[in-house]
Amino acid sequence: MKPVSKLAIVGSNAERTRLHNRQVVLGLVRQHQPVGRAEIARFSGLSTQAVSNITAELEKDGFLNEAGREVRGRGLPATQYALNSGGAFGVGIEVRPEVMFGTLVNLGGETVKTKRVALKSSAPHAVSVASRKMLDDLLIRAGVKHEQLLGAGVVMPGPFGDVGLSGTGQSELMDWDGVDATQTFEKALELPVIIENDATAAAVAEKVSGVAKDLNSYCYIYFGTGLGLGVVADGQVLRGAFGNAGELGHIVVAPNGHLCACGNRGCLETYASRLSVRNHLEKSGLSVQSVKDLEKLHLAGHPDLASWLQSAAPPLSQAIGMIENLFDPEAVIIGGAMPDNLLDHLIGLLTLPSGSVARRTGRPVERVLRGASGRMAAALGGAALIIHNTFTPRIVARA
Amino acid sequence: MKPVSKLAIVGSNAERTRLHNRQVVLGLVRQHQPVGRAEIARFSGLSTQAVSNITAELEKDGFLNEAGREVRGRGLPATQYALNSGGAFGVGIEVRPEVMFGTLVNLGGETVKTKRVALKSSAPHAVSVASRKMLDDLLIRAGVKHEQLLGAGVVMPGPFGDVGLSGTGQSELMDWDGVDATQTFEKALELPVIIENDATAAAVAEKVSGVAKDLNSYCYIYFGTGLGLGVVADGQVLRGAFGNAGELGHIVVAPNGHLCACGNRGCLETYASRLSVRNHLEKSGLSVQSVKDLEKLHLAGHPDLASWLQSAAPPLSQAIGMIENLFDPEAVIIGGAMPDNLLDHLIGLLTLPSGSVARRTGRPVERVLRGASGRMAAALGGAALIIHNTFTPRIVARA
DNA sequence: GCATTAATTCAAGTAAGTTGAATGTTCAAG
DNA sequence: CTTGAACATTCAACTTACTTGAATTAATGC
Repeated sequence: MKPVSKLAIVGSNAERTRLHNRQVVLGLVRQHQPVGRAEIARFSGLSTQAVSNITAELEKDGFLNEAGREVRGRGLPATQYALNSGGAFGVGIEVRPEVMFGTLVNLGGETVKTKRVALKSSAPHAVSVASRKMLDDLLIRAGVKHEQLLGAGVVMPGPFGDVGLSGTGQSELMDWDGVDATQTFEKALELPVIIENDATAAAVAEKVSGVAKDLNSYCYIYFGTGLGLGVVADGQVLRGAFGNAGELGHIVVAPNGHLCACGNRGCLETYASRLSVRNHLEKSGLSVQSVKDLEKLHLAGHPDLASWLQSAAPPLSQAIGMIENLFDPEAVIIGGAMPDNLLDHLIGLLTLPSGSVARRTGRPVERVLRGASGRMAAALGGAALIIHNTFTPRIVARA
Repeated sequence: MKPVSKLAIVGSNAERTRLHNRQVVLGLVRQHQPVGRAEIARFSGLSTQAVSNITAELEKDGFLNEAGREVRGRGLPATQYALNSGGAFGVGIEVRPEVMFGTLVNLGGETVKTKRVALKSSAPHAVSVASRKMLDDLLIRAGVKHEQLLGAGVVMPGPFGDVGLSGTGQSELMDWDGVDATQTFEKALELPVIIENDATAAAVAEKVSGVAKDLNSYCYIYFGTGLGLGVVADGQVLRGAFGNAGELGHIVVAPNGHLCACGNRGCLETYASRLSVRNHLEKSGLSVQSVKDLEKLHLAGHPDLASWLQSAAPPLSQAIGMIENLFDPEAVIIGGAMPDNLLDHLIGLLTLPSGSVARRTGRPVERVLRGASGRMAAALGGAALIIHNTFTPRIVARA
C-alpha cells in the first residue's frame, strides 16, 4: 500500500510564477474569449504589461490566436485573443479488461478523433504497447504531431491500491498489482501521464466540454462497471488520501437491504447501476449486454425496465440528497455508460429531499443535470484532465 | 442568496511568491522543528540562500527562533530553527445564541487564555461589540498586544445563506440575515476575520493541536447543535460552492426512519446527536442540559444512556462507512460537545463496514479517532483556522 | 479639429530566487 | 596532529518576471 501521502508543498520562484500566470491567463481566455489584454489584466490582477508578455508567449507557443479588435466606446480598440483550439491536444485513454478507447481532444475541448481497440490481454506490457499503437494511429488520422500533445489521461478501473473492496467482483485488470501505471504509460507514450478513475475523468470532461463549463464545484454520478462519484471542488479534483474518493456504489442506502457482492447489505450499487439493471432484467430472461440494447428496450417502453427505473429512483434520490448535503455543489451531474434518454427518464423520476442545503431559491442551474459526454465520457475525460490541467493552476506538491 | 461563486484565480508576482514561500517554510518548521535551513531547502525545493533570507525575515517578524545547533556527522553544524510560539496569536470566537466563547491560541497551537461571555442579545451589533470587549479582555489577561494577532476565526451556526433547512428548528442567530458577518467582525475587532461553521473549525483545531497533526486528508464528525462534518482534503478545507458543505445531520440513514424536524425521515441526526440523546433520555423523564450532566450519567452507567449508545452506533457506523467511501480520508475523527469518555464508548461500539476503501492493510492510524479538543473544539477551531492559514499556502482567488 | 478615453508599448526599476565561489566547522583517515 | 572530505552557510553576481510611469496610438464626442 502507498504510505499516507506526505504531502510536501513546494516553494515557488520566478519560473513557477510564470507557469501559474500562464495558466491563469489561459483559463481567463477560455472563459471569456474573445477577450482583450487589458480585460485579462483586470480579471487576473496582473499588470497589462505582464499580460502582454504572457499572451505574446502563449501565441508564440500556439495556444492563443489574435481574434480581431473590439471597438467599444472610446479609446484604442482592444486586440482580442481567443484559444487556438488546434494548437495543442490531449489524449484520453480508457482501459477496460477487454477493450481500450482512445480520444484526441483539442484545447477547445472538442473531440477530434476517437478509436476503439480490442485487447487480447489486459496485462501491463500488452496494454501499454497497444496504447502507443492507438495513439500513433490517432495522430496520423488527425494530422497532429506528437509534439503538440500536452499529455495523456489514462482511465483505469479503480479502486487503486490494496483496499477492502476486492470481493466486489469488479472486473479489474490482470497483473497490474504493484505496477507503476503512470511510469508504464509515460514510457510507452512518451508523454506526461495522469491516471484517474472513470467517475473523476467524466466529471472533468463535463467541465471542459459539457454541462459543467461554468461550474466550479460539482459532483458527477458515473454509471460505469460500478457506480462512482467524481468530485470537483473549487475547480480542483478531489482524490482522497489514497486516490479512492468517490466510491459511491458501496454507500449503504438501505440497512438490511439487498445483499451486495462486497458483503454488505443495501449498497446503492444494488439498486442503481448497470449491474442492477442487468440483474433486474435477467429475472425476466432478458439479457442486456450493451448500451444499445438498453436504449432499444427503453424506446420500446419495456415494463421491466420501467419497473427498474421506479425502484432505482428512490435510493438514487436519497444518495443525491446526501451528496448535496455533504459537498454542497452547484449541481449534481448524472452520466456514464447509459443511454441518454434512459438517464433523462431516471432524472425525471427522482424525488429530491426538500430538506437539503441545495434547496435554495434562485438557483442559476438545476440541481441535477444529465451529462453531455455520453458513453465516451471516461475516455474523453482522460483527455479533459490534461486540458483542464493546462488551464487550472494548483499548488505544486510532491510525494 | 450568494450567487454561484465565480471563482477567479489571481495572478502571482514576486511579492505573492514570497508570501507563498514564507508559508511553505513556516509549515516545514512547524512539522519538523527544530530544523536547519539546508534541510528546509531540501524539503521545499528552494535554494539554501532563499531559505536563509526567508528564515531571517521570519525571525525578524517574530515567527521563528534559533534553536541551537545540530551536530550530526561531518560538516558545519546546522543552525536550527523552531517556531516562536509566543510570537503571534490567533483568536477564536464561537457565537451561540446565548453565549460566546473566546480562545487565544499561540503559533504553536497552544491555548493561552479562554473566556466565556453570556449574550443578552444575539443581534449583530450586540454580538460584535461584545466580541471586541472579550478580545480586549483576553489580550490584557494574556499580556498580548493587538499587533501580535494574525486574525480572528469566528464560528457561527450554519447553514449560511438562504437554504432549505430553515425548518429544522436549529437555533439560529437573530437578525443576521443579509448582514455581512465578516465585515461586521473585521470592523469591530480590527482584524482579518474568517467566518466558519463549527464542524470545519473543529476539524482544523485537530490539525493545529490535536490528533490530526500529521494528517492531510481527514473528516471530523462534530456533535454540536446538529451533526456536522468538517472535511480537510490535501490540507485544504472543503467548503462547498455556497459554504454549506458537511451537513451530515440530515443524511438519510434509514428510509422511513424517525421523523426529523427537517421534514425528512431517517436523518442521521435523529439517531446520533445531542438532540437525539436528550430526546431519548427525556422519555424516561431525565432532563440533560449540559455536557457535565451527560458525563455524570455515563460514569454512573445509566441504562438509558447505554441503550442510546446501542441505538446510535449502527447508524453512525453506516455514516462513517459512507464518509470513508466518499472522501477516502486518512482517518475519521469524532468530537464536539460530548464527554470524551462517552465518545470513546461510542467509538468502541461502532461496527465499521468491511467493504470500504478504508479497509486497507498497514494503516498508520486508526480508522476512527476521538477528537482531542473537547468542548472548546469550535472556539479553538476558530483560532486554529487563523494559525492554519499562516502555515498553509493556497491558491489565491477572489469573488 | 480638439479634448477625452482607453489599450498598448517602451523603458526603467524592483523584488525575489538561483548560482557558484568562498568560508567556517566537524569528522575521519593517515 | 595534520590534512582533506563533507556540509551548512554566506557573499556577490546574475536572472527572471512583474510593476510603474511615460509615450504612443486609435477611437469617440463636442
